[in-house]
Amino acid sequence: MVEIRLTNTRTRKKEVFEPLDPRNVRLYLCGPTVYDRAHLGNARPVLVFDVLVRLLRHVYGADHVTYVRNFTDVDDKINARAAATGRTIREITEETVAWYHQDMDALGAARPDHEPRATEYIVQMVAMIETLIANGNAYEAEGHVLFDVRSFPEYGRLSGRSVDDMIAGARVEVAPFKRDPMDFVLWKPSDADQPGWDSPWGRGRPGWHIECSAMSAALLGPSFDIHGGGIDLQFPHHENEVAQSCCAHPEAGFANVWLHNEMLQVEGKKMSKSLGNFFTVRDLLDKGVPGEVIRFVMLRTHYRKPMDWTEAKANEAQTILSNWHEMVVGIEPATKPAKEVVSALADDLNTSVAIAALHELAKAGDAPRLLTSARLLGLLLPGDYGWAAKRPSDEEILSRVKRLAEVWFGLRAVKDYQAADRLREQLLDASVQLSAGRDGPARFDFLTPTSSDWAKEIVVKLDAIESRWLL
RNA sequence: GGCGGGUUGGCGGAGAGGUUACGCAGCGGAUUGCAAAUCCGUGAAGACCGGUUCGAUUCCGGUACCCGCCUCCA
Repeated sequence: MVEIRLTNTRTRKKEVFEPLDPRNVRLYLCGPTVYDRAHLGNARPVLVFDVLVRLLRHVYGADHVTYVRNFTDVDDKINARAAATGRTIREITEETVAWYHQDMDALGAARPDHEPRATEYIVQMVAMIETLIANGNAYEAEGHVLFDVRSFPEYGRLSGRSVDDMIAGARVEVAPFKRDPMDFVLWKPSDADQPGWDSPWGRGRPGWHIECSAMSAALLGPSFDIHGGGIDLQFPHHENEVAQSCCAHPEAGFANVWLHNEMLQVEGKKMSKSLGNFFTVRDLLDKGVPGEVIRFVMLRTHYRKPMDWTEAKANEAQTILSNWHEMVVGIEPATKPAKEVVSALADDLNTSVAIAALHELAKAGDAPRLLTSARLLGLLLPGDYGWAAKRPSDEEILSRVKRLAEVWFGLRAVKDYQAADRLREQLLDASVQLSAGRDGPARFDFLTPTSSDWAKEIVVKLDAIESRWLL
């Protein structure tokens, strides 16, 4: 059995991972609030967990892992979006969920076993809140139900803060009905225009954190193995989840291991709309950056370090992946991944070292093991070859280029190198790279797409070239 | 103000108290009409200041700069 070690935020240590039940390893990842396209930062935890799940399935067996990732489909940002666009909440959340699936699929992220939606677990949330009130951890005030942080001595432990220090920071919302400024909302009243559900405290809706506590308990039980998300969720979201879950199930331990990924930057800066470097996964895909390339760039940096997205990295990733794809085309995968790759991943998901090991396999020419090992990282998946084949699917373009390549070959055959070189350069400008086989016919490849209008641009240039070279 | 992350060769990015990370790019060579591709080889580092040590890029302290959280943004 491979020994997996993970850095546990809860204990601040790298620990040997020991599942509560090796026949059913259980994980929960905080999913998106569905009001807009997933941005690039949203993709990082998804990819980290995707690799983690692949590793766990490799070690414990495909059927012995349960992976849950939620959709938050009740939230004031969604309400605001609905009000601003005149659409219904349902339309917005349905559309966004579909987008999310498309975009994460494109990154090669396998779907979780369960993707619960908050609105389907309102009953469980209300029940949990009732328990918290009964246990003396929550109180009702002016139609709200609040969690009493002073009732839970462990509050602040996960994020390494004390309630008193945070209050000193004085950036908490001041609400007169709170017993303590740090108390947070479990349930809040809804007016007629807001989505709401009946509850013992009147018509209202849940606070942000309770959904994850309710859904993880419902699907994974009150104790489970791994809970994760971006480091920005550590406080308050995860801290509050711990408080809710541990107080509602005092006999259970909630999440055993907490995994947090560091944040994403873009060209060295925080991704933000004001800096103009904000983009979604879909923006990149539409620009012609393959999902596999996005994944590769992400996995080249260890998850616990800040990751900088740059165009240079994306280009380098394209080069590497194309080479690997060329190497494994038509190859039968090996039965087992290389142990260097497995042990790198088992060491706190060191995807960077795992990728270095893939390079070694490539250098050694071991294509079958390269393929199998890469798939453990979700790379070189069966559907991924298309972009790297460097060929537009358009038959017309292919046959036109082929004809020009033959012209080029003919010029070389009669040793008219000047003309041949001119044609080669013109085709290069049209993204076509000619290369001479030893004595066979000319071969050609297309340069990696750089824009969504790639194919159109090629056609325009081909028109011009043909008018010069074909009679 | 409190808490946390980062700073490595041209670029990206790891591990390890003393031995080549790895990749991309570059350079040299082979091959080639020239390119492209491929193959072989190769130089290059550890923000700054102290400390511990026989020895630190790796441990400790401090400084500088960058970034994040504390504002229901992963």
